[in-house]
Amino acid sequence: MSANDQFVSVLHQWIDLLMHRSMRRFIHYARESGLSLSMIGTLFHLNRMGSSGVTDLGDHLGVTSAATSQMLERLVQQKLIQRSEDPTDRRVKQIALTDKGCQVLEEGLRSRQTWLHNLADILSEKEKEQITAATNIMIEKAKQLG
Amino acid sequence: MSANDQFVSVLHQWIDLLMHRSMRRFIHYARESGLSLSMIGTLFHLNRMGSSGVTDLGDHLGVTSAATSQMLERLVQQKLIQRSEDPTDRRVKQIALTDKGCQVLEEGLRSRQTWLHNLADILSEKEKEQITAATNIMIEKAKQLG
DNA sequence: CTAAATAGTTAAGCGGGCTAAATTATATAG
DNA sequence: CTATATAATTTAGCCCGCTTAACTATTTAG
Repeated sequence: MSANDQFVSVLHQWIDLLMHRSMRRFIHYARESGLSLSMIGTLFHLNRMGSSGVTDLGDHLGVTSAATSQMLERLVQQKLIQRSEDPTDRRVKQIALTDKGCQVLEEGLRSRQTWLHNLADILSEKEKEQITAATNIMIEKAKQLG
Repeated sequence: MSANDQFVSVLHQWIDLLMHRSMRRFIHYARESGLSLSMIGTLFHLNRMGSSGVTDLGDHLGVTSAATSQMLERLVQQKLIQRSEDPTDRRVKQIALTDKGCQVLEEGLRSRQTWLHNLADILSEKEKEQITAATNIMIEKAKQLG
């Protein structure tokens, strides 16, 4: 097994483990909140990219503007997002997360945080330093991949 | 910032990055395949846990057996799973992935693999070793957390 | 053997989420 | 100014996924 293959294999295992932990929680969370895949994708996108137009969001999801508009209307009703007119082009509506929308996303991350703290507690100081250093390298390089 | 907080923060960043990469792909993949959240959850569960009964799968998703039964019927029609009678209790149906079902899951993982190889290519041998060692520690300790 | 419990399916009904097509409002090209 | 293009919404219609309730088949308790 080449050094690359070994690297990929180990990372794969780690990501599987993370995904398995995240996926069930994620699916449950979505169901309880009454959020669809599209809604979740939209909230994540807004959190990451900032406010966006309706068509942009639809393209990102791969659905029509009509579908997007309807889905956004439901998110507005749930007070998770807000619409406002783009002053530079009054045809476009700027969609942004409300405070409540941000909170909902943060809650989704909280149990991960708990888990990470539990993990930190059973690692030695030396191990934590080693992992932090290695992870920083990956973050740096991953950003280069765009 | 304590050593723990720094560790958690860096890992958080890394997981965010992974999740962002995975989530969009995942949502697109699901939409293209016509798979719902429940179907995906079921396929993952079967892949990880092996064949299961209808009620088990429903409990896992948090929906009724009726809903599960209908959803499974659609997965059977797509030839992603198969039903068979449990010989020890003929009331229960054993649900298992078909070969096609396994393939579908593997395809979902393939683009991640590609990305990891790209990442490997821009890391030095020393860095790869460092990351592999650190990740192995996390995998080991994470398993202890159950 | 009978009664109750359990596993799964089926049917009816409700609402979600998608599309295509029509509509409204605004911006841009000639 | 007029014609065309673009951004978003509304409407009608379809299918999906969920629930409850009724039903079938099988197992278990007494």
